[in-house]
Amino acid sequence: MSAATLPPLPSEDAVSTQLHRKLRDRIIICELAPGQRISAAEIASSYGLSRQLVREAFIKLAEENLVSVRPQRGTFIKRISVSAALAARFIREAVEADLVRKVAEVATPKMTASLNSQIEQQRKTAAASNSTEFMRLDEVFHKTLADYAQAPDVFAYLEGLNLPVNRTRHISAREFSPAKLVTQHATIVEAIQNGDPNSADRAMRKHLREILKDLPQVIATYPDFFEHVEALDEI
Amino acid sequence: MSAATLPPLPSEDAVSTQLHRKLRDRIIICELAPGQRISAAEIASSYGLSRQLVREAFIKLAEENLVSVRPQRGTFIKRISVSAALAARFIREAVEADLVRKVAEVATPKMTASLNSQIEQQRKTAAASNSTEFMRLDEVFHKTLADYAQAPDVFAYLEGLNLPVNRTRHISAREFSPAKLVTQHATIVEAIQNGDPNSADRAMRKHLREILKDLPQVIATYPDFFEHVEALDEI
DNA sequence: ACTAACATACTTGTATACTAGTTGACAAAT
DNA sequence: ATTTGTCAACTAGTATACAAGTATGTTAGT
Repeated sequence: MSAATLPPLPSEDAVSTQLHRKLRDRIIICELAPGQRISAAEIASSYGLSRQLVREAFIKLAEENLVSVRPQRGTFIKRISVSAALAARFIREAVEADLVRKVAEVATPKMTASLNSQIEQQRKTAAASNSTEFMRLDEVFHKTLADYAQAPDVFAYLEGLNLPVNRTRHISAREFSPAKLVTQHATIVEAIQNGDPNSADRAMRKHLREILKDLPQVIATYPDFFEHVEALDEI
Repeated sequence: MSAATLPPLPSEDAVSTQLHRKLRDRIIICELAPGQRISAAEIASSYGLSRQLVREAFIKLAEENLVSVRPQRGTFIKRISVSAALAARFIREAVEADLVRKVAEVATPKMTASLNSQIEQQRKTAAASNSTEFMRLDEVFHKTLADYAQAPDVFAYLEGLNLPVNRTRHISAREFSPAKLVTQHATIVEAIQNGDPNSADRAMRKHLREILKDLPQVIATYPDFFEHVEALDEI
């Protein structure tokens, strides 16, 4: 028949899926603010799509706990749950401690060499104050450890878990000091190199406990972005 | 208009949500077999609903990795991912070991009394060979530990994680021997009672490693229910 | 000025129609 | 017998229409 209009690339995702990703990113970087109401109709017209597509994207977002759809009321960007962030940190600490412990047991010289070269790169990036690139390197580092522990799927799980943590990260304009994190990474690698699981475990836990260190300050500055907070002293 | 048909209870969840839960349960108990193709139109007519509702339920199932929606082809029940099950077990072990360690540090006599009474109940249920009730008690036990560790949200996360594990459990007709599990629970509680985090940690890990013990046998019996398996020896 | 009833403009939930692509069967041509 | 083309019956993706509940602003009545 007519090849007049370009055939839509068949490999592309459904529009509804693309929209979901787009909205999720806007939520994570807090362009769509926690607590804010978002209108399906409005988004539909702004993107030039039907409301049904927006609705389906909303369903996916709701499944990720990023929005709350309230029938006949509206759809709202969920405030960040402090307890969810704390739970995520707890889980991540337990899991990554076990991962790095395993790595320390099986590490080969090739692995430690690769880790050390990553550290070197991190040091350079930290010195250059390139914080977004550093965040990427940080993620690569932790993923590498999961791979070396022969548990790549575990890392995939942890990623989904990190949503609330990442949201707070994007709120706090000031970036955590990368230099300190590099030092901590180096300590972890050193323990791995020595084949010392206990030290690696300890170092990883200490490292991960830094993640939410500036959370109280962020909450104080943007209280409306967070769910009702009970016990802040646990952080 | 017509109030001929029963008015849907207004306080109830949206139909789409109810359908999602129903279908999820049918998938978990493998009434809908892995690999099987399910037709949205067929389900819609069998439940007397519109296809759109089924579609939205499918979206939620896809988000949980229980089905795979392939445009213009069909929707299929996902085969069980062995690596996902292994990752889930790894995470659960790491997390629950930390949880029980914390419990051992803060446990009060009231807590240990409650745990011991649970053990007693488990013993009775195991003796009566009431396996479904036992599975419920088992879940309560682990949830109680999370509560005592002041980390209820952590348990909620673990539940979602357990989907692939639970599916294999429902396949294996033969139930794991509950008596052994009760003994292991008792060992854990004993360590808590003694305020011995290290023993509690060890006992919990040993306990959780039993979970997937019959997985190789299940895979051998129902190979079509699982994704391509590479290394079974890791189990 | 204040309250209460009501009209209106929202919101999401649901059903249906339509589009476009895949699959498989079957017939025709080689 | 094998290949090729066509067609019919699916599939999911998308758009639109309607239903039903909620919030809000306005107006009538006191």
